Amino acid sequence: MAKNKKILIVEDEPLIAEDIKECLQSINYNVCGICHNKEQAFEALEECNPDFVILDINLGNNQDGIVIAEHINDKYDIPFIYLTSYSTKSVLEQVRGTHPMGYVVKPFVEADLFSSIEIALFNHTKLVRPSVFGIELINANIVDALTNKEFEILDDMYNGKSNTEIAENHFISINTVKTHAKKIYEKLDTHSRAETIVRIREWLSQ
Amino acid sequence: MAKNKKILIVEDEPLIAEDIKECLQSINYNVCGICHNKEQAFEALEECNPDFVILDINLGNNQDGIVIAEHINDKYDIPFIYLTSYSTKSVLEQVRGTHPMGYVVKPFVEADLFSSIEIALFNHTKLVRPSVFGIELINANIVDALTNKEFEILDDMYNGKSNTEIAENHFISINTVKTHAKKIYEKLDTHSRAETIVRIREWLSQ
DNA sequence: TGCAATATCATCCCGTTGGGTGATTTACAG
DNA sequence: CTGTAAATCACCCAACGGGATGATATTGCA
Repeated sequence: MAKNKKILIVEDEPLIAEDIKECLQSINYNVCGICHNKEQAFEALEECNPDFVILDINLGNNQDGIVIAEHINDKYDIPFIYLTSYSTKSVLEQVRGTHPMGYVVKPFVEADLFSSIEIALFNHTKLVRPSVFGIELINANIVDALTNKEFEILDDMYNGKSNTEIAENHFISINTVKTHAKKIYEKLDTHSRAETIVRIREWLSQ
Repeated sequence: MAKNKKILIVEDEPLIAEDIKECLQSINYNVCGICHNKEQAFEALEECNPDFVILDINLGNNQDGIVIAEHINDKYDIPFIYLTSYSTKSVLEQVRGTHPMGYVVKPFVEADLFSSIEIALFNHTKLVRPSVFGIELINANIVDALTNKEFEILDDMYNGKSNTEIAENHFISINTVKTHAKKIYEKLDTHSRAETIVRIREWLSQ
């Protein structure tokens, strides 16, 4: 398994941070930084480009872990878990709102941390499915492949354009658009725009 | 928050199972069944249609929890977490292969269980169907809210159905469908099916 | 060079869709 | 009880979309 993942630790207690670090290194993770407060965390996120973040909720006197989580959600696309002992109802409400990929309660055991990280990383790759729809994706699902022009037309159709609009965008006659559309329906085995859009949606979300 | 989710517990120790059950009920989850072995679990999965499963890995002398997890992956689309004390390296390898949505180590605390379930449910909806679109979501984006009937029609439109098909599905005249469609376009500020589908797609992916 | 695939455009036809207008019944709240 | 909102249906018409057929460049590969 590839464990070259860079992990950032955010934990205000130096001793616990070291403990986590050693634990991670013993299971072959690469700890790219340890932060003790919000400011350090913001800096480290920008500079060492971590693949994963472990957050303590309580940093000093406040729940800055949640602030960091929101910051990660805003600016980055990095999975994170909470590793904390803080667990009152009201804080948990907030925590859930930040959509963490996991939650580990202290005191933790190595296996606990390991499995949580693995699960979080796995789920994240599944979540971050780019779902960019390209001609390759379409052609992977049909026998008679689309031509490039047909795909361009299909792209416009998928984005809700009418035949007239498509004709204007491509500087071609509406008749030509209809000819292409017919071929597209034939190849995708659909019979209307709406049906075609739904078909593509299904392929994208697989 | 809606906690009508039906949760299935698979745990061979009756006392621990009861403990989990009470814990879940105290945080307003609906426990739809308790299973003590693989066979009971297979039956319960089929019969009580749970929304979520909590799995102990060790059932009796073997790791049937993993077998159940594989079965869930094969036949169903239900998120599950492990709640177990078993944590040797070799078992953890297997565990990761079953792609659980979480992993809680015994002894557990209520908050731990709660947050793990919430996170698992959230991630699962994002994983499985990034496009669960409800009337609330639509109405959150428009000024003049859709009625329930209008939403039902919109749902069918979003799924590529023609007016004729919608009329048949709802046992109403095609004229009525058109009337509803007109109101929908007015409210969503669109002028065609394709445009409407795209509009919804935008709202869903935000 | 010549065939095949592709892109282009046209015309006809008809069914569907979108827009306008109006009417009836049911249900619910003031 | 009365008015308003919702659901139901009808008719008309213009525009658009989808299916069929056929024709003419252009391109690229055999």
